Amino acid sequence: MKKANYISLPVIKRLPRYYRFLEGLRKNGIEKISSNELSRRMGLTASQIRQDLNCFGGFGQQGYGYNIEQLYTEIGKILGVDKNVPTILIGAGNLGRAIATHMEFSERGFDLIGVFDKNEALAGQMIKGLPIRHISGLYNFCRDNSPAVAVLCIPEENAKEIVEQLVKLNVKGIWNFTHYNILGDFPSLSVENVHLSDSLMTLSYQLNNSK
Amino acid sequence: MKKANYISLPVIKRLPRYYRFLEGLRKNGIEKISSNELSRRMGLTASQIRQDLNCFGGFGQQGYGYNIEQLYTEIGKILGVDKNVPTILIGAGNLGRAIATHMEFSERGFDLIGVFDKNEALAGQMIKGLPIRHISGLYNFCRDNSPAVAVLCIPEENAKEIVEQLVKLNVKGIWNFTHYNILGDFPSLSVENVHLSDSLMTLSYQLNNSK
DNA sequence: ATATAATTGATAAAATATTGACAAACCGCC
DNA sequence: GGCGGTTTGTCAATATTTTATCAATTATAT
Repeated sequence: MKKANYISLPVIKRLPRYYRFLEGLRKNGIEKISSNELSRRMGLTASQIRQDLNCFGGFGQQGYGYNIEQLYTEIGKILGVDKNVPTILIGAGNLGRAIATHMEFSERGFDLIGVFDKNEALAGQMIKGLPIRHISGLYNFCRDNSPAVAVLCIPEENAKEIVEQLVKLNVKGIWNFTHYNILGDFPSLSVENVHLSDSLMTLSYQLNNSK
Repeated sequence: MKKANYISLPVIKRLPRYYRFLEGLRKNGIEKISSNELSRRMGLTASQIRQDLNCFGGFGQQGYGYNIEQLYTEIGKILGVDKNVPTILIGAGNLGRAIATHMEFSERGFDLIGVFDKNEALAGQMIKGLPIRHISGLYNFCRDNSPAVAVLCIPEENAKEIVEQLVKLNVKGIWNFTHYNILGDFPSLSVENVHLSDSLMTLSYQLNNSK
């Protein structure tokens, strides 16, 4: 049933969207759906959906379609949202605080256990039930709590140093909101970039070039 | 020199990254760069860079490379960051406030002129020098100020109604932080989605599937 | 002034991603 | 229990994107 082969990046990037869609259908109490109906709702082709899902195994049934509850659970497992990966936030400025309070980390497989900032004045302030710690305590905290993921919401100029430190401290994944370019220097590190200003400039281009 | 043809989405999505990189080189006082050197720094192939840039015209010179100042300016024009598109923010919760204060709208071609929220209690509070207005004032504000873009930082359940209202009010672009799926219902509308939880789940997948 | 090295822009080739088509399997009705 | 209609999983075809190659052009050193 499973085909633990290489999965292409475009497919991986679509999985979370399937997951969210199924989440919605599930909440509405819908039991099954065909690739055709799903394609109509999501604005994709049915062929693509079937091809994507088949990378991971045959979740559907001919003449019936896909069972939503089952498919939702399966994709969740594939994405690892059932995990509880210990996670720290670095940078408690406007953006960092918003990410901490806004994101449902636990529903996506993460467990936010620490918040750090280099600004002494913030130390002690609470975010989502966690105290902001001064960045100087990062080493000891990581030694004691072994976070596997760090969310980076700091200015670009501090990013290089922090990333090197985090890698040494055995952090395996970075959710990177900075502009700093984490290249292939760290082969064992997973990086997911969120470049908000790139997204904004893309919108700008689209605006200026729509018919 | 210009080739005002169709530009593929992958190319468009890379433009902002080129722009940011050139911004950095420029600040460091570097005058010229070859596609080869740039490729090394950005982690792309030189061939791709040359091909991408050539979609818009021959900015380089054989034996020399690209003049950074000129290329920076040209890509800026292509992206439209020299514009000042009047923009409103809808939703002044954690995320909305962070986006308003954190993003350099004016450096990316936008001008934030209004902030709205449905929470009466927030009304009057200031963000980035702008008062939070109650959403009921949206119609009049748009009539008087004609914003062309809206940043959407509201719960998914309110999104459909707001989008329809915005389109009627002649808004042409949406920077969408909600999970609401703006499909092809509005052909004249440009939409750029920022799905943070998709990004987070992608990281989760990568973590669970790295060698 | 000329030769050499560097580098682009363009074209061709290769790799990757998406879509179409259809046999096989299954549902559900009669 | 069989039959018509539905829908998947898979394979082949098409479309798109990326990479490699190279002639033409220019910079730079001597």
